[in-house]
Amino acid sequence: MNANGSTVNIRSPKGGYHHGDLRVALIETGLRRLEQGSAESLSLREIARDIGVSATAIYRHFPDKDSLLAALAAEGMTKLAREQKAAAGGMGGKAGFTEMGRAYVRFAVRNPALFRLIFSSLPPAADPRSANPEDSPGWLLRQTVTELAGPNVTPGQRHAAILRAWSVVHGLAMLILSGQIAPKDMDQLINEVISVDSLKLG
Amino acid sequence: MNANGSTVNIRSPKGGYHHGDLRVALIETGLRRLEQGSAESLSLREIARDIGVSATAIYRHFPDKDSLLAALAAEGMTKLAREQKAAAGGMGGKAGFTEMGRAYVRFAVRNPALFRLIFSSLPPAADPRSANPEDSPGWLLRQTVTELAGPNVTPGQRHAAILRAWSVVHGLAMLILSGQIAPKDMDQLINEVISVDSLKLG
DNA sequence: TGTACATCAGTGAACGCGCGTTCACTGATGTAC
DNA sequence: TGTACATCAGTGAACGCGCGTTCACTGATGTAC
Repeated sequence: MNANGSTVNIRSPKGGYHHGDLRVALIETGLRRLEQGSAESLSLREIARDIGVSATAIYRHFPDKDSLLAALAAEGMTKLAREQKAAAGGMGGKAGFTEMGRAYVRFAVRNPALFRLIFSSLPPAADPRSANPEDSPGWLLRQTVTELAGPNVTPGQRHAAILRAWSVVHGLAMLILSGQIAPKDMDQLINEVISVDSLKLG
Repeated sequence: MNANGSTVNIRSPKGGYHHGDLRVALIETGLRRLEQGSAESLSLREIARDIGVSATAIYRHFPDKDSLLAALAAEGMTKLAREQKAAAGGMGGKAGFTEMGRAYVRFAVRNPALFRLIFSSLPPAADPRSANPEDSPGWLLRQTVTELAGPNVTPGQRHAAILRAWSVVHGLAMLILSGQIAPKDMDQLINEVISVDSLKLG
């Protein structure tokens, strides 16, 4: 039983350890902690305490704090990409794109600290782009915009359209997170702002 | 002489203090420090050391660290607003808008830590919106977009256009800062992405 | 099946650290008489 | 012009803090013979 009243079962019934269990628990607990506070205020000792394990046990799984943070960021990316994909669902075209943008902003609003962590620049060793490209938040967006743009478009135009689409979605999310835009009527807001007009080429 | 080799002259020739001098020095030094590291790694003692003053002297001018950070953020906002205004210059319409967006992104790239600080949500006491609205980064943008939109537009459409314009500019800046977009050919990049198409109404 | 041994994920004490903040203080300044 | 005094921006020692990380260790697991 840890501070949350929940139990993370590291030990197997026989008293031994399942390989990898603690690693998983560290990431899960880290993510849970990020729901309540910023990444800057996250501490290794806090996570260990939460799991009910000594702080030094962490070093069996991550060489240092930055590595754990990088793992959390990577996990966040995967989650974000998964939610985008799920939101776009079978839909293609404009509807699919709008749903994807909505999912992006919704993810940011629901997981502000995690979202910020994902997009805080980390040391190059933790470079997210070295991971599976499909799990990158930009990937699905690229695909969708490319599809929307159609074939009669120069690579330069396509590139610009992708950047514009990503920028508007990312900027909206960030402005909401920083309190510059009130998040009321969010779905409506997103509809207006992520209007497909902003995809216009040229 | 401080650690930088430069001298911040707090003491007047007669050995006394000019009222307000230290406050100004604290903010200037804080801003200079933000050119080299993130706001999270900024410490009061470091700033004091830099000026050549005891750390506790700070408490004559700011009740706590958050207040200093809030003052730095406010100063950053003013700077950003000023640069936007200067960039738009006499220009109106589309050209003025593009120049303003360029200035916004350029500011972010040149002052990443300060830019992030400005848009990190601070405690409500430090709410930037309570300051002079002209010094808010959104203000000039609102004006320009409103002008661009013209009179034949509903308030809702105008609002959406403003949010869209701000989002695209802010998102582009943030994506560059987080290393998701390489900042090469930045002016060209900005031109493509901040194309006035993204202002389209409705 | 039983024994010897390497492995390795854990433990807990300890480290040095710089931090924000408090405290009682000092000493120059400006003012009232 | 001289004296007494309130003001207040500084000082420096000290506080408690939680942190990341190191270290030598333990003890259960799985494997080789």
